[in-house]
Amino acid sequence: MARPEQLDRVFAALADPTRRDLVARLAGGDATVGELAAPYAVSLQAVSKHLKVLEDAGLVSRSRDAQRRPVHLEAEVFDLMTKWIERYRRQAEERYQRLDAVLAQMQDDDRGAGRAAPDEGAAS
Amino acid sequence: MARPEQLDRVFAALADPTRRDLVARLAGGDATVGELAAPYAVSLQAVSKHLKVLEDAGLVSRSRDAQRRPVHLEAEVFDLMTKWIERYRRQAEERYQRLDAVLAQMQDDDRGAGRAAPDEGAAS
DNA sequence: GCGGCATTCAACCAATTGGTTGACAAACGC
DNA sequence: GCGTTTGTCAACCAATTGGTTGAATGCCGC
Repeated sequence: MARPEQLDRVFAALADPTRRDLVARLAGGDATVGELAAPYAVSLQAVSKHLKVLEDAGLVSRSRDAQRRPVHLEAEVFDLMTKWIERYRRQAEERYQRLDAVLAQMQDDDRGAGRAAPDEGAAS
Repeated sequence: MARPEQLDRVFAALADPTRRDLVARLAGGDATVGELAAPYAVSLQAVSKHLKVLEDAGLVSRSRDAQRRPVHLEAEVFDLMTKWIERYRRQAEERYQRLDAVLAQMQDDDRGAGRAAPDEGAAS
């Protein structure tokens, strides 16, 4: 169920460089909040907040191990983004190729009269 | 190459559902600001602002045609995101498979002897 | 060159965001 | 139990964001 709400959160979550870095590091393996926070100049609470944003986006999950809360990257959500991106990129590319064909065609029957089709638009 | 700044802007730009919708519609072909704004309940200026955000992210470009400013989708920027996403997804997946292998190995050791392919060599 | 169309700029407002510090909670180690 | 470690919750602050309305700007048609 790819509801736009989650896509909102996923994109928003990755718009922050610190959070992207967290994801990058988590791709190498699970880690605790403390471990994750260590390299940054900000407070532990700030990192905890970032992790909450990532969690709400479904990008990470947290379990419990004694007093630690190991953070785990949930890679499936990436597919949601990739699908969205690829869908429109493909569509744009196909359109581009059709346009190319149209231009070639126009050059072809250059003297055939007719207007230089501004083509009907996307306006529904 | 690695301009995190642009990645910031691209992800942030797509975090808004209105802007994602604009991109989706632009994938079907160029359009003017007025055409783009029509379906939404918000003011034209608001849409113009959204387009500026998309433009700053490098996702669209605007040319000039009389008093219109046709908006064009720049699909290449998608690659930037896709690369980033795929990189870490792959890394996470590889790690996951290694973990699987380790767990299988442990189970194997558990009953004392022999090595068997967990589910046939899926290493990489 | 004047009026109208398409778009942007400017000022403003409410809500959200990323950061802070301080207090609290849960699970050891002893 | 008692203190320590690990992490979250709460209140607050400055900056940013998405929206508004009203005033430019740029270009066409006449």
